[in-house]
Amino acid sequence: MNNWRRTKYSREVKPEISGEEVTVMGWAHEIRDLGGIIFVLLRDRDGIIQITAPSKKIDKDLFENLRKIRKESVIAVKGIVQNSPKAPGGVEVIPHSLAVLNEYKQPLPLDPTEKVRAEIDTRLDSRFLDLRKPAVNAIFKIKSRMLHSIRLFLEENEFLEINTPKLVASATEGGTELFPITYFEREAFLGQSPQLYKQIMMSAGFDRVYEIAPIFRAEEHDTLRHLNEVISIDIEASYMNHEDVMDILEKLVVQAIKDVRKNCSAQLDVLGHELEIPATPFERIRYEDMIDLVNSEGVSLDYGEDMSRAAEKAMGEIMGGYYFIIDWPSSIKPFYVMPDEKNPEKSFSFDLMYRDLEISSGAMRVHKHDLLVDRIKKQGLNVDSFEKYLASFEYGMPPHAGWGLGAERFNMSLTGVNNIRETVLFPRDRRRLTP
RNA sequence: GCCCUGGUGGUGUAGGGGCUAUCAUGCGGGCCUGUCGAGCCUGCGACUCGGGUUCAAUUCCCGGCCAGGGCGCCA
Repeated sequence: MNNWRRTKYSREVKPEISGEEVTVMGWAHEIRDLGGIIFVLLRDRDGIIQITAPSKKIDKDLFENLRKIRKESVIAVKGIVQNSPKAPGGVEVIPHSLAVLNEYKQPLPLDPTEKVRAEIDTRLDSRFLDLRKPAVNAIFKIKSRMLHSIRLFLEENEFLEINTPKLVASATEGGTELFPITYFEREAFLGQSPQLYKQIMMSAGFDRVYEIAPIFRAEEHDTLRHLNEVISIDIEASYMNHEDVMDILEKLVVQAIKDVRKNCSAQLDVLGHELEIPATPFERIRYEDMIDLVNSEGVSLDYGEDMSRAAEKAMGEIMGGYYFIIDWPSSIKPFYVMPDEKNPEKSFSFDLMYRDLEISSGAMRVHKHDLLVDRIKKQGLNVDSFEKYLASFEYGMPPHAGWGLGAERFNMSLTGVNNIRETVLFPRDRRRLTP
């Protein structure tokens, strides 16, 4: 780097520092050679700054070297900041020295200036280049802010961050398929959810915990909203019921939206996404009313069934925005979900929806050991394999509740993208395991 | 896993039983002192794989692989 160090990011080169010498570093986004004047657009993490080289004002060798720069080479430029009404943003850099730090190999596997769009498959194969595009990396700047905001919110509300194992012994929770792996001389699995560990932490006296970590599901789904590895934002809290944790979830969602709006307006602009702050409280639709609503739209769904895709779409049309579906039948919820004592057919459970997309589900949990054993049996699961989990319920387990929020699905609602693959740097789906 | 659609230069596309396979972008060369999707001239670069039908297949048929969309699965 010739002992050069960056002195300014592109976004810091503003008219106020006109006349100052700066060193900028980044990629050659575009080169426009007009013969007697050359414009090089230098792109770094946050934006683009124009390097303007009029032949009469700069050294002849430098001019020739600027002419030879090729797209996506890594360059460093030293020069003087100059205001100009003709320059993008009203400011440009007149170079006096150039270092080409690394050259490019041609042809590029896709076009980072997006003059020709590429398909998602092509883009993911060359993700490093794809991510250089402002409209792509904006999604991840928003995701970063979203996660930061969520951590701040949970810490402010006395939640402790925990880490639970992702290597687990058995496929005991039921429901989803797990990825089997080899654990020395035994078989093990990649964790589908931190659920049982979060609950054990309630017995351990941590009172309020959260975890933001990957979960793995070996389903062969092939849709715009499923992946085999995603980030789950999970909480569990003692001495709370389902309504208490719904309130927390609702506040967290609104705070994250406000925070992204405030701190990521440039990224939202690049994405062309208008992010509205939803009114609270979110509407609560009872499961049985959801059935009626969906039926009235001509979509058949019987009581006791989980939502079909058609039902989700119908609800998305009717409701828009964020809303809860509450009071799910106990029969289609996991064993650890608390039945309503007055009517055990129903449960103290909820899903948070954004239009037609389920982004979170949660519930008050069963904290009574015998009821839990009963529910495990009723769901056809093997009680013995829950021995270590169940033990934590026999020595003073407080009542508790919690939820899991899909980080990528929430991010989809913040950015307006319609393919979950867009929201993961290196997504893992049915076919893709690289890069 | 099922259904539908597709696979043509690096990228994104048009087309089509035999002809120099279209266009944009890109890349190479040339011109150009205010570009900002720069412009103009010029050159380079492609029919997914296997089998079948046919005098002839990139084109039609079958299968594989891969992709896009939809559904299912997804406590």
